Amino acid sequence: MKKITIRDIAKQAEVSISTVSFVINGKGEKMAISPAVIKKVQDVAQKLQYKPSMIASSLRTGKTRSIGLIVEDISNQFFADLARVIEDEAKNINYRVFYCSTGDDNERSEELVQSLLQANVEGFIITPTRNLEKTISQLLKLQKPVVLIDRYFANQKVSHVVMDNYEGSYSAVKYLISKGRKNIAVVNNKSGMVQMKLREKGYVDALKEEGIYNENYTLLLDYHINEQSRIDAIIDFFRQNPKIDAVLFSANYLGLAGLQAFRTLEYRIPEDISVISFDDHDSFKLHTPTISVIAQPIEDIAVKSIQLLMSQMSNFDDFKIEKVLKKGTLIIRESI
Amino acid sequence: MKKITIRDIAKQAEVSISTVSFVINGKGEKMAISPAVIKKVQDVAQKLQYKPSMIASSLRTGKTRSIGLIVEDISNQFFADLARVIEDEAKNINYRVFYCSTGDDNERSEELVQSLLQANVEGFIITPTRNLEKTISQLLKLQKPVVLIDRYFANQKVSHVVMDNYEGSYSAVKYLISKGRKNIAVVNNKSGMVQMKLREKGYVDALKEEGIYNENYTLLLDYHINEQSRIDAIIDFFRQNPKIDAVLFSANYLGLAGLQAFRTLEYRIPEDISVISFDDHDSFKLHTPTISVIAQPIEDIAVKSIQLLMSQMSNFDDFKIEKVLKKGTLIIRESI
DNA sequence: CCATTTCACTAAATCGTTTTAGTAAATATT
DNA sequence: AATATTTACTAAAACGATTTAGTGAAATGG
Repeated sequence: MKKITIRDIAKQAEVSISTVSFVINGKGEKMAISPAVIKKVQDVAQKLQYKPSMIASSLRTGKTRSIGLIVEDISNQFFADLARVIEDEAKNINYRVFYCSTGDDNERSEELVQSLLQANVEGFIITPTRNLEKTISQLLKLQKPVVLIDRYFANQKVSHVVMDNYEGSYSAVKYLISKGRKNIAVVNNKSGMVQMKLREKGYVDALKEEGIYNENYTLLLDYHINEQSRIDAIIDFFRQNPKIDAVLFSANYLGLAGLQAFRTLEYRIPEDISVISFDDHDSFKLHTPTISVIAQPIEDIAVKSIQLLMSQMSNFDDFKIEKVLKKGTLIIRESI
Repeated sequence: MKKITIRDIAKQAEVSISTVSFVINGKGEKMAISPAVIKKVQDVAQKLQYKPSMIASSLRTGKTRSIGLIVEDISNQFFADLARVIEDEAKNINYRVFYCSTGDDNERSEELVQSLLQANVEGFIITPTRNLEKTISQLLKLQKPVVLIDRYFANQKVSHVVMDNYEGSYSAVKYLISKGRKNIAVVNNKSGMVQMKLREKGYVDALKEEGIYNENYTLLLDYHINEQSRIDAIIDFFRQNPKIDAVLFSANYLGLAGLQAFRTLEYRIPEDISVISFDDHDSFKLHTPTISVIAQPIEDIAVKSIQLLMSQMSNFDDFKIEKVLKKGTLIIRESI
């Protein structure tokens, strides 16, 4: 049951391997191969169930028809959904996606980039960690197409597509205010990356406009602590600030921890506290009560980022850097 | 910034490319290359930041140091967790994992197998769809190592590692009975695959032993209907069987749909109905009340399946087929 | 001191494609 | 009819590694 190659077809069809290659790649016409020969080659290929070796072809052409997708955590539903859509989009244009998670670890991120580089992927879609800026510059120097998603570096000239985080939290907070809430808190992580900063800024600005911003109502948590520590920290925070009557969680895993904290605290939602979280999640739909969210435009982000990547791949020297903001969707459920 | 190859090193170090290859692959010693030359080659490689092309090396050796992982749905938390552990295990032995989802679609599964075959993966870990038996036989005929997980074909000689589904549902149902429940239902899917059959059989046997099995208390749903249809079907079923006082869901997505149904039905858990589901999930921990589950031994399954795969890869002609059953864990929460 | 081994390397074939530069025969041009 | 062009292919050189079969020099043996 040996592997059958282009050579076997050439022999059986009694033509040269060049001819076979042209036919297989649909260049038969262009190379003026006669219809009869084209047919014969195709038939033989069919009969022998020929599958081209993409390894050999990659070696020759330098193309792998694959892209690398580096996300923060593939087991987080937001990234899983994103990956799924990106993979589907890629398949449409006959590309394969290699995905992997950084776990927000910078060293691991660099390793992943190196390993994808070694696998010769043709482009990168990355949710960068805080210190990945130089690594990304390196990729650009190597002429590798890169698109950042979810976050970016303000001073780096790289295409990116992210949600309009500022607008998302600004309008969420405004909505809370419109419902009569006055003591609105935010729970964020400490990463300091731009997307998190913007979520915070939207929150702050919305409150300042109404003159009800209170700087004690911000809780910043470390990304790398475990879930129980997160819950404990949130419990502490709310115990110390009993007047808070609404809260915005800046990421789904923060919201999930928050809900567990409220259970311990025996807060009733929305009577005691209104809740809204970034990123939709099965649990938010299922929770009693259901939780309002600012849902990311996952499909839009996926489609646009593949599109930007492709435009770079087809013409690296002369594509325009695009910085794309996609609006999120405020989904109001029972928690407000 | 061109790619640097083994040739460049050979030139700089003033040795042949064979010598470089031996040194790079740690065969310098064995090939009687002098320490001085070894050092020189290594230094040059280091200086030029040489990264071997795995494509060229794959072409020559036929090895890719990669395995294919085909799951049902990577966005299902169970499979996502499984994939994560498998990837970590693989990385430990310097293998790379390509993962993809079948969506329980047989045609897609076959395509995926072909595409992984074409990518020359060295082994397969697969959660097969119903009709994948011949495809898998083909893989074996091609001398490709295969391990099935989560389910398998009773009559096929392939290694597999699955949870002890029978025991899982048997003991879950016994537990429900011990808590005084008498009208216990099961919600399963129609796939008819062995793992689902066993879950049902454990349920049936446990009830028959007590003489309280009622064949009307089984609801079978199609995998491919959307979530709302699932919820509606469950609502219908419980409306028609108002005496049911406990239910076993055979998969996490069924449990999730069930919980939404109960919300519509305004059933109180566990007062009106006790609930237990296969496969743990964030939402089950977070639900009010928290939901009891039969948790799969994800880590065990992942580790064992990689191990079986490796044993096949290192010696395809003389490995033993192993059929491994791993016990699940009954996690009792508030829903009973 | 010549034959044999060992030592320290190297040449060249190979993996399966793609693609450029030909080539011989058929056709068109003048 | 002689030359130019077109048609329908093919030969052979890459791509970047691995590995087998050498090779010339030094070491050893008798």
